Amino acid sequence: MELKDLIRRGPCAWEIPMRGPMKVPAVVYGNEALVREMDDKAREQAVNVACLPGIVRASYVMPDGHWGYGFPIGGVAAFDADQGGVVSAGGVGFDVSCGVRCLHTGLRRGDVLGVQQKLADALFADIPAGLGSQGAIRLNHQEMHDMLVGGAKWAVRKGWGSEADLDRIEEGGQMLHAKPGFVSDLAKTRQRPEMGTLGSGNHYLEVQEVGELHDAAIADAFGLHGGDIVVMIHCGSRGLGHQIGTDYLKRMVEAAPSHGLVLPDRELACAPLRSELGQQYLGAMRAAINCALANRQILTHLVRAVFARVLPQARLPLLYDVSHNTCKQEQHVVDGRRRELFVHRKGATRAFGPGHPDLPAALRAAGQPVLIGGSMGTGSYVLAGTQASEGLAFSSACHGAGRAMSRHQASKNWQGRQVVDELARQGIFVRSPSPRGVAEEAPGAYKDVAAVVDAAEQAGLARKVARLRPLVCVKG
DNA sequence: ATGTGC
Repeated sequence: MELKDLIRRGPCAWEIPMRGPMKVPAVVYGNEALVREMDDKAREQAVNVACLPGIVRASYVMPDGHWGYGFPIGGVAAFDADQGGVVSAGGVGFDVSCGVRCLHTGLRRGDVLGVQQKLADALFADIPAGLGSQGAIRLNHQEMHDMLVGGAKWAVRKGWGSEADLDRIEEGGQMLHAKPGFVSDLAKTRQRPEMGTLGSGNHYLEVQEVGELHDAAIADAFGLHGGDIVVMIHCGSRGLGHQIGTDYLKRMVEAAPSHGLVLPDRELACAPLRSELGQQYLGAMRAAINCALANRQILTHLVRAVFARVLPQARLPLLYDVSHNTCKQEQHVVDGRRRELFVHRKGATRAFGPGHPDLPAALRAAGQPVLIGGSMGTGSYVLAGTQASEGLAFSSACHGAGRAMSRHQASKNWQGRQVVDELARQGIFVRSPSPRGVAEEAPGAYKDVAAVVDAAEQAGLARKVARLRPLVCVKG
């Protein structure tokens, strides 16, 4: 986007002022280079979001923002039900509750370097990955219902993980007010064989080494030290979330006239929070959040089983699990008044600051771990939420590097095999069922994650804690 | 993201 069309509000904050039908301004976070590189479509989409009824304060774009379906990826928007606010299926995204989980291992770099290939092969053998991948678990009707209501709590009850895990998951591992009755039979049928699977696209499971520490005190509070080995899992609600997105998008488009909504873009389909359809979507979306939490919990169990065989001295407690595609009811202070808002984060990570009551006691003083999944070769980051983020973006930060080019372009620029070989030379062992998928996810197809998190920190959205370097990657 | 789609 053109910088001259934006008003600079800080070193990493840019405002698109209110114009025409906009109800609030749009605010884009990023340094000059990142904002200049952002697609004009992302700008147009942030402006469209700013036109929706009941939007509060501003439509935000995170530093890794880019063009998405309806809302930009990296978009944050909060709505007030009392002011005609809406909920949007495109504002959550198709991969409902896609998110990142980080596990400690108790291992050090030296424990893993000799067995990297063995570990890569074992993880690849036991973690179902790729498009249409199926797991060993088949849920019957009652189990599907219980999973959609219980989330990771249900998974732990079934033996996949421990009670201690739940404290380190958003919502204690269970999203309340989920309504499986508003999830279509097709969505449930699609999900039946997909529990405990990674999926495809940018989803992955990595064994990583803690590299540079940016804030040693917070890193210590998070239990991270240079040379520690961690496992990062990035995936979501698979076919179920996708089908819910598809189902409700269609229904929201059809119902828009009856709700008196004139949509600037069909992809922005939404429904008033105070409507039957809006409430049904919220119930279904919360069920999809539980599906994603249960899925990451089962994957955690599979990972622990692999480590028990390959590196039996490892112990894998959960550091944190956070989603970056959700709409959540939260209280935020706006103009000095505490208000109940519905915050859409699409490709944006919740980032509660120090002292927030929803954080686990052991992490509360340090702030929420904000887990940033980078691309395969470039590494990932752990950030911490700040107090300032609430006023800047309803306690949100970036979620990853963000694509720099389309999948199509990337698949023309690279071959999967080449990418795997090049990364192996750098000591990063990739296993994937899809060479084409690897090409589409080539490190060069992404923006520089370091620049993204630097901008997030400079904007005040979160604080850098540690950089993580990949050693093993199972790619969907 | 996704049994890549009307």
